[in-house]
Amino acid sequence: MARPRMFDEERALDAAVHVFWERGYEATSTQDLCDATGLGRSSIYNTFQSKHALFERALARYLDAMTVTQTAVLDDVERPAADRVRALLALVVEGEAECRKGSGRALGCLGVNTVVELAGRDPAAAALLERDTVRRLAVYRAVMEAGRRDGSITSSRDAEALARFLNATVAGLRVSSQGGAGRAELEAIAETAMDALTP
Amino acid sequence: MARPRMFDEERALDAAVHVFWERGYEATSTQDLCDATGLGRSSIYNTFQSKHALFERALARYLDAMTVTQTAVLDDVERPAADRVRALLALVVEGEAECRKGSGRALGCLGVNTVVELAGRDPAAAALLERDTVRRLAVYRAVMEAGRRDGSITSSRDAEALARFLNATVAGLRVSSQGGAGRAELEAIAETAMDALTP
DNA sequence: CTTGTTTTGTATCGGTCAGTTCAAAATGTA
DNA sequence: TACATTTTGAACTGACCGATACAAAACAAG
Repeated sequence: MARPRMFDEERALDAAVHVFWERGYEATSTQDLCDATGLGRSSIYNTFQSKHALFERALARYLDAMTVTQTAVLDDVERPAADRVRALLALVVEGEAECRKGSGRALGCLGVNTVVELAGRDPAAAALLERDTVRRLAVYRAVMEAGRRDGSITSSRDAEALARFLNATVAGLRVSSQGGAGRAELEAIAETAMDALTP
Repeated sequence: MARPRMFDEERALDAAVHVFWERGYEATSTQDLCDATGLGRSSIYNTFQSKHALFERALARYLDAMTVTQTAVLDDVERPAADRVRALLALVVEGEAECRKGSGRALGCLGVNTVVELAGRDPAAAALLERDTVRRLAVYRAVMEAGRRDGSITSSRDAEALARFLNATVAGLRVSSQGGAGRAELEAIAETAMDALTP
C-alpha cells in the first residue's frame, strides 16, 4: 500500500520523554527532539502534529508509567502499609540516586518539573497533571487507610491529609535531589517524613 | 557630567524578579523584561549586561529577601522553636494563598522553580542556589537545636536531618500549591509535617 | 554656551525558533 | 512492472530570539 515507517513510535516517544525530562519544555527545541529520537522533522510533525502535542503525549506516557510503578509498590498487600510507604520513598530516593550516578545530575520527576514550569500557563499540561494527581492521591489515601487498619500507621490525621503529605514529601525529595542533596540526605528526609505517619 | 538615569535600578530588578518568577527563565524574553521594567532594550543591556546576568541578579535578590524574611521568623527567641517552625510554614502557606488570590494562580518559589528549571545545566544559577541552601539549612538546623533545648521539638533525629526535612517540606508545599492545592490542603500538609518534629 | 559623558530610542544584526513545502524514496497491490 | 499511498530528507518560511550599533537627547562641568 504505502511506504512503512522506519521507526517505532513508542521508542520515539520514550526518547522524547527523556529529552523533555532533562531539559524541560521551553529549553527543548524541535531539533533536540529530532536528535534524540533519530527522526527527521517531517516524521516528527507527520506523527505528532506539533512540539506541544508531542509533549502532551510524552508527559501522559511518563505519568502513566510512574503511577503504575508507584501503585505496584503501594498495593503489595503482603506487607504492612507503612512498609509500603517506606518502599515508595525508597523507590524515589533510589531513582534519584540512580540517574545521578548515570548522567551525573539528578533529573527529578517530569511531573514535578512540569508542574513548576508549565502548570500555571498551559491548560493542557495542567489538566494532565491534575488528572494524575487525583489518581495518585487516591492510591496514597488507600494505603493510609490500610495502614490505619493494619495498625502500621498510627497518625490520627485523616487519610486525605496523610495522602497530601506523602505527595508533598515526594515532591520535596525530588526538588531536594535536584538541588544537590545526595542519597544520605534524601534518606534522612524520607525517614523523618515517616515519623509523621508512625509517631 | 552626564545624563542621569530615568529609572531606579532596584525597582527594575524587582520587576525582573516578578517576571522571571511568573514565567521562568527560558519562557521570559528580553521583550518581556522591557515591558515589565518599563526600560528600553539599551537601558537593560547597558545596566545588566545580558539576560542571564540580569537573571542572576534577580535570583540573588529574591533569595536574599526570602532568607531574610524566613530568618526573622525563625529567630524570634520569644517563642518556642516549634512555634517558630509552625510560623514559617504558615508564612509559606499564606504566601501561596496570597498570590493565588491576587493573580489567580500560585507562583511557588523562584528558588524552587529555578532549582527545577536550571540547576542541572546552569552552573551560575546552581551556585547561587547552593549558597542559599547552605545558608538556609544552617538557620533551620539552629531552630531545630533550639527546639530540642526548649523541649518543643522532641524528635530524636539529629538537627541536620530535621533541617533537611523542613527544607523538603517547604519545597513540597510550594510544588503542591502550584499543582493546584488550596489553602486547606496546604495547611493539612504543614500540620502533618509538624508531627514529625513533635510526635 | 560649549564640551564631555552617559542614557535612551530605534533600527538592525545574525541566528534559531516552530512549522511547512515538496519531490524523491519506499512499499503493497494489481 | 506500473500504480497508489505513505514516509522521508532537505530546503525553506516568517517570526522571534538575545544582543548590538549608533545617533539623538539629556545632563554636569568648565
